[in-house]
Amino acid sequence: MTTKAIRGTQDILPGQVEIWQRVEESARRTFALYGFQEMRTPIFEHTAVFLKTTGESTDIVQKQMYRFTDMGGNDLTLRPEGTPPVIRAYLEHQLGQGRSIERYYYIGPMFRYERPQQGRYRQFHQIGVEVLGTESAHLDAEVIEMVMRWLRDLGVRDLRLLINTVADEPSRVAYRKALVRAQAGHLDELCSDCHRRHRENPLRVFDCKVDTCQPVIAQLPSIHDYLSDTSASHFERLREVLGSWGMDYEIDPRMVRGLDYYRETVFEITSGALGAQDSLVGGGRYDGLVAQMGGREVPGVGFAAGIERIVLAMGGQPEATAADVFVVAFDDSTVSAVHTIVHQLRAAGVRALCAAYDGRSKKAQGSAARRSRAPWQLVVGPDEVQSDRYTLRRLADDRRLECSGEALVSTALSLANEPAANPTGSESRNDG
RNA sequence: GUGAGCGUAGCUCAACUGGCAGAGCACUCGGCUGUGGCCCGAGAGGUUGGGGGUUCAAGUCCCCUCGUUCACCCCA
Repeated sequence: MTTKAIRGTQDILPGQVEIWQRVEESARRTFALYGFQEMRTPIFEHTAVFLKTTGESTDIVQKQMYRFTDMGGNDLTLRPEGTPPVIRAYLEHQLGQGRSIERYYYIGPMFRYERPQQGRYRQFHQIGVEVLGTESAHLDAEVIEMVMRWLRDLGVRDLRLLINTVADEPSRVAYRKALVRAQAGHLDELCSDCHRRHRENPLRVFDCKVDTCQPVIAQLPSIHDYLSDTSASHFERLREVLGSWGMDYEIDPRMVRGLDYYRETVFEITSGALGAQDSLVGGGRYDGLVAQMGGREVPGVGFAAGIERIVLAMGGQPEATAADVFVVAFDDSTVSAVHTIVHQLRAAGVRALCAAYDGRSKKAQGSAARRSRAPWQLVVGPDEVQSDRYTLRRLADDRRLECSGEALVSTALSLANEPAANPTGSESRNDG
């Protein structure tokens, strides 16, 4: 079957795409308020870009990359996440001069070879943000507040903000040692997955959901008992700022993010409206990443948000309308009048449609009108043409407005701009 | 990569222990109606995801495969 999208990919059809546009436009508008500018990078890079940043030990690098060799023999990879390309571009174009603070956002597809399920796809889409050039916890708070505002504005349901710290290197070394020691004493009480985690990444034991492991997990030491002075004060300052802005959040002392480069602050935003894949946004601080790619020591903080999951968490949205006014020809004698009116409406900025083609009956035109979900209808018959009196009718409540042919365009224009008339379809035109 | 469930018309789903593939909605045409939702009549729409096997006979049973859903793993 060749007429089928590749596994883990999907078409976003009219009716659904308007919701995506709303999510994207809302992000652009919100992020612009905070001084962010868009950056667009290629969707593939030299594989080394991801090996050196995302981290060789991560699942992404080990088993999820769409990696291929092009005809020139280059080792390339479809980007599995957005941060490495942004850092690469930042270095290539020497964007951070002096002590400047750079704020970028990106929107686009990412690719990971995984088993698809609800909210998880092989080609998925992220809106992400990166701030480069400051280690101030104030920026951690700023991006968190920004993304929360954006999601709230979109009407995403059941939002939950979780924050934690993965601390600096000395703290992590000390903590990891303590953790391994604590786990080692209870290995016989832990499941097989936990044994593996204990060997490979002891922090991940915290993610275990097996009941019998919980008593042990509950008694494991917390990273918060091993924070260096700098890590402790960084996290404390973040909490102060979030608190002073009245932000609700929870500290999840066991949260660990899956990318190797995170330092200090990590955070996650989930929605209770989703299933197992409930993470809408993941982010954190990545001081040291730029240096790791060969640049100066430039600290950074950012996040990535999954558009598919946000759309899911927004729940059922009203179907977009294809037009504001649908014009129906009463009979063959008025077909050309209908096309003239449609032409004039469009020229004035009113989204207008008709179906007076191929000799379609009045009834067929009416069906097309219904399918278009156009709120207003205008029937043009011999009587209207002769008397020069036209009636715009709203189907929802049978509201009727009568006017002359001359006033038709201006009347329709004012109706089309009534916000209630059209929830999603004409947002861009009304932006002003 | 692991485990389980499910694939029948555009959509939602039927078809008793194997026995002529159906309904509702949607769609097209016609009737009624100076306005698109109501009513009446007609029509179109399928290789039952694909391949193989058992059988007189397979949507139904068996094997393989693809897709999808849920969970694990992991993450957005």
